[in-house]
Amino acid sequence: MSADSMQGSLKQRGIRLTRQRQILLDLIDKSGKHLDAESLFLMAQEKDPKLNRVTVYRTLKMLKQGGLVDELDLMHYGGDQHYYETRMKQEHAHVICLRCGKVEEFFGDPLQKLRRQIESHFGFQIVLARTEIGGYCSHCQTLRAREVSEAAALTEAHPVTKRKKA
Amino acid sequence: MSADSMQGSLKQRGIRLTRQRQILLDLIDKSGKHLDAESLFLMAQEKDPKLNRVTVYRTLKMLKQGGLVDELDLMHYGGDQHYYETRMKQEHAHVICLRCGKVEEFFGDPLQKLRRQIESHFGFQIVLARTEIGGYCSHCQTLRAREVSEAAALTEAHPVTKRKKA
DNA sequence: GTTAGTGCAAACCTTTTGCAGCTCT
DNA sequence: AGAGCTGCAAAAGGTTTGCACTAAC
Repeated sequence: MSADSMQGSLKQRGIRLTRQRQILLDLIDKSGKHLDAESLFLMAQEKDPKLNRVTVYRTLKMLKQGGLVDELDLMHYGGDQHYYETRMKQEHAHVICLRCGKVEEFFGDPLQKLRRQIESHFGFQIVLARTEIGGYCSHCQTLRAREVSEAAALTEAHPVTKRKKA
Repeated sequence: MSADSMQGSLKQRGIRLTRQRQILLDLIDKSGKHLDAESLFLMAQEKDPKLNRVTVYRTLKMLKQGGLVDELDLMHYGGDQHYYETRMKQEHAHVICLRCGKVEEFFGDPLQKLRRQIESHFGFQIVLARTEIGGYCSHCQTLRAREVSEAAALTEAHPVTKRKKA
């Protein structure tokens, strides 16, 4: 969904297109996916230093409620914040490497089958679906094996930074 | 996984079975699934009023890292806390009603297929997988339709409680 | 001119951390 | 005895709220 079609969608619902929202919509649209609120805020602040963090949260909430963006957790890689991506037509799973943080997207019939089965099995009306898979990407598997054996060799494992951002 | 086999698993790793942990393991095991830290804490406090919230968090973290429990978000129904369930042999999706909060579990081949496809497609080594689906259960679908039309009739929609616990 | 939206500060919820003292083995 | 665990207090991370002011329509 483009920034333009987002704007249209909002206008129809009588939601005002403020300068701040235009900046945010623009960034969400053109930046790659999987932004968290803080990153979006930092990027937005470069365009408008007065733009407040709270406005970012309020805008994301509005877009989420309006179904224009999806909210992800990405297995809480790097903290408990949420990530956002503009809603796509096609449902997809997020596959995240727990070592390097790379996120892959997987489209494919198992997801559609799952959806249909759940709808018919429970008579359930699906609004949101989220599949997140954590593990090690092909590149990190070998590196990780080495790390683990090194860690075992030491008396004490070296602690891993968990919440802090770079 | 029973509280007994959990205890065995911990003992093997040289982890001490303190009174507090026995209480928590017991509660996690026998109570239904999908407990959050605060509920577990409240239940534990009835058995030992001195038991601290922090101990609950530390225990859950340890069990999660040891692969004895799985952590869920349940689409952030009722807040941003996490929910825990004892790990099952069979992968399953969680289907949560956004109106009444009921959680159903879905087992079925699409999940296994998805897993296999992702492993082979990306050469990915899966450690954790989570599928959460939000929507309306068969019972709530009709009730919800009524609520929505009522809300539309009013000048202002009645706010929905979000974070607070009862 | 209305009404919705913004910024600011302060609150909030959930979770983690530092440290002194206690307890399991 | 000694490592590991607990409780307490305090902090942190992420997000929301109240309110006076501003800006979009």
